[in-house]
Amino acid sequence: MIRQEKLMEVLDYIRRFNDENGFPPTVRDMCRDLKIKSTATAYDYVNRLKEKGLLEKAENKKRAVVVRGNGSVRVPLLGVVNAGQPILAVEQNEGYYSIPEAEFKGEDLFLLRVHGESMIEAGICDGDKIIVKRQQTAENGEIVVAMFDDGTENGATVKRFFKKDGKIVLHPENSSMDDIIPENQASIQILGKVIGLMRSFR
Amino acid sequence: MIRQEKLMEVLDYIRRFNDENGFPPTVRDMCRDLKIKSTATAYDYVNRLKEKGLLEKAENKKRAVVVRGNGSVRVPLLGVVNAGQPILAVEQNEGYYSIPEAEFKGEDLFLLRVHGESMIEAGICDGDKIIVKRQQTAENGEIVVAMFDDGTENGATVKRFFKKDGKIVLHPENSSMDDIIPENQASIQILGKVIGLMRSFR
DNA sequence: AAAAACATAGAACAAATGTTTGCAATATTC
DNA sequence: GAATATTGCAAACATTTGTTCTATGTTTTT
Repeated sequence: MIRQEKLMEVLDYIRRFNDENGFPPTVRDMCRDLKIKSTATAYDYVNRLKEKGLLEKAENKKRAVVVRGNGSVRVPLLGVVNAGQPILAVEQNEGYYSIPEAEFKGEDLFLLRVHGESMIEAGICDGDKIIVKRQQTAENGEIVVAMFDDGTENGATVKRFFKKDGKIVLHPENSSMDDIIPENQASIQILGKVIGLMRSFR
Repeated sequence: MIRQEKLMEVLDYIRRFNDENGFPPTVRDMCRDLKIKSTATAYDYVNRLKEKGLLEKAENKKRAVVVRGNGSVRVPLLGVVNAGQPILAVEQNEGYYSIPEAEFKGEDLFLLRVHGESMIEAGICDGDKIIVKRQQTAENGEIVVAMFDDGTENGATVKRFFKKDGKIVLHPENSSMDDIIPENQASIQILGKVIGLMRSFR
């Protein structure tokens, strides 16, 4: 079973090559860099890795090997939440970010930059980028991004979601702030559930 | 300047193709999906994008176009910090994660899973993964990962770094905990500076 | 030790794909 | 509107690169 190590070395090489170059290696690249003497050997390695399900490979295509899950998913940053004007049109995003897919496997995700201190006690700080899974409903206790229209108080906010006495309560995790129970309950719209966050100390 | 749009469409296509398939498209892929009638045309587009510096391309290589900066950097998760046994050998990592390079451009980065509540008031919670830039020194007020050996109290911790009266002070951001001023100052070793974090609510 | 299974090499082949060339269509300039 | 430049097309060509074949060495099994 010593050969197993060689296989893993190849797998790792493919991953690294892809990271560094932006495209996958050819069998000849592997030969050169891994001191393999024959393209047939490298070809064999790749096929064995494929059989083990450790990578995908399209037959007959050039440079078409891909290590399963390169580990990231691209997600759009849609805007700022909990301040003045909230989310803009979907297409006017501020760019895409890559986040680790291992953690965030949802289908329809987006990012929002948080403004304000209303969730500070849940560890969500001003400037954080929250990862939101788009959905229209929420369970009790989940942190959500919600929109409502209550005269002056309107826009999108991040709050913990509760349903109390048939009414939706948006609870800030900040002991100096009060729960929000929108008058116009019908106007409340859940945009999604917060499933993660990223922060950059700078 | 209407053609500019077509170019951008191609650029976007290449990006998307790469994201979806894990490897770049060929000129023929572009023709099929973008309704371009000739490979020479697609070839032209790619070269023009290259001249504008919007993508890189290796001559004569197959599928060797790459849109500058796919937006992510791979970083190893090295272990757990601030609990029992801390960081293991570098090679025994728990896998790699992709983080957005736009935010975290440092050279030598790694991740650590945080255990404990000692930095809760800085918004760093139990279970968070912190992004650490490897360096041996620190400035006053920076959050660092440090190791020291003080008899019973030893291991790696995340703390805010201060230097007071010539002594290094490791300050927990938790009002119920006291500053740590290791007796054996010589044993203090800065492993890196915390430059970001990721959290997954699950 | 022979047999069988496996791993690797070297070379040749075939398919995929980048590149060039010449021409037609379209837009731009004068 | 003619001249000129730009853009796009089709087909041929050239290179890269996946794949196959056969031989040889190496390990495992009988």
